[in-house]
Amino acid sequence: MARPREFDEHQVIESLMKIFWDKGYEATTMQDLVKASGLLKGSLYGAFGDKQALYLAALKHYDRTRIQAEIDMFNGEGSARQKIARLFDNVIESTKRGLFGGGCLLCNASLEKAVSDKQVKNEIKTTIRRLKVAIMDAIKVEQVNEDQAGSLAAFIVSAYFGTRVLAKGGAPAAMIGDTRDHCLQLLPRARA
Amino acid sequence: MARPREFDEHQVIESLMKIFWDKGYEATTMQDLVKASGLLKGSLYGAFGDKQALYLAALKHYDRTRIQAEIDMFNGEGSARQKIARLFDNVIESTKRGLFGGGCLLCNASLEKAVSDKQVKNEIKTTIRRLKVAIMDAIKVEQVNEDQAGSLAAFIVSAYFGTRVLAKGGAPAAMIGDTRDHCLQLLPRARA
DNA sequence: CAAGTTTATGACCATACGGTCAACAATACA
DNA sequence: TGTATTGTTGACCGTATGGTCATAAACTTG
Repeated sequence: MARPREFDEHQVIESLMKIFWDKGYEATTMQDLVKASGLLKGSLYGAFGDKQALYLAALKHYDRTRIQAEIDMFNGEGSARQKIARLFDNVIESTKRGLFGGGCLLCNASLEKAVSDKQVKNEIKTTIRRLKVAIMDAIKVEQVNEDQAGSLAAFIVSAYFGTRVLAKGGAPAAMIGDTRDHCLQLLPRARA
Repeated sequence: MARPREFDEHQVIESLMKIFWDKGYEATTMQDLVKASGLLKGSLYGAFGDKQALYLAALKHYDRTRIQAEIDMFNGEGSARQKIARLFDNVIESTKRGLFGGGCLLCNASLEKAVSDKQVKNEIKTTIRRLKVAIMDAIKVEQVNEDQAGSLAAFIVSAYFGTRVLAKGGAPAAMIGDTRDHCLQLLPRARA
């Protein structure tokens, strides 16, 4: 190594991610990224590559932070009911606080870039699978049948993504709560 | 009136809509629209207005055709179970056939921040409400409690939108079927 | 046919876009 | 200290973008 980097890579990617999260891929300009990261264009290209590569890095960062946080939550303490309720409550919370319009970068990427970018599509598929598995494992604890747990988890991911769309589309917040409540109805009753 | 239009407005809007549906707002260029519509830029601007106006017109057209088709289906013959199953089966079908990546223009518009133009947002909210009401009415026939029907409809819209995200994100098709099946579980059993 | 009105055409424009590069700076190592 | 290597800088580039406009064409009406 010769001259050392003058920036913190995690911090830079975090800021890039937030821009993409907020504005989407196409609407984000290199100038936006330059401004948000504090780096200059040349450094950005030198360190990460072109715009597509920046987006992919941002998406991976989203996986390793935001999605992982949900997965950790599912792997942690509590009943499956509590965990799933919390998944949806997080949507309600971020919507109330106006964070990224209540949206989710993973969903945004699915609709904007998954079709046109195979690397993005693969990243998305992997992340969805990881999330689904975490939910499934949390359900399995209370639900004997393994197939049932898998399809229930798939269903919950669907409903979760749907609330992200509704939130950003400006639908009434009550629809998210309604969705949460009906998802919980499908779980086995709490025991003990 | 003086010189008559040389194009069919419905046909032109249909072609514009398909481009936006396929590529999204930002990724669609005026040249794309010119090519798809067969009109020249000047005519497009003269007849509809700027790019945002074209998008709004496309979204309204989507509402009046694609969404209306689903609403008509819900207002038509059959049990609520059948109708809701069909809603999801349509997603599976369009995914299999590769139509617009299995996506839905209404969902795409909800997540595209750059189009956070207030008119677009209002159009989205109105359309979501219309769809929800149609589902609710179909459920009410078999479900006495009105509040219950409303929240169930909200939940089904969420799940439906979620499958649109999953489809475009390249998730396994089985997840959509799983989602459909679990939604049906929440409906009262078919009678007679 | 003449005047008036709307539509069609395509050349044109300013700008913003993603991306590059040569020069310079800061370090490691010999 | 000198050389090699990597990081930083900002000017620069070709192009594609959304949008405009003067002119010509197609009609209606008197």
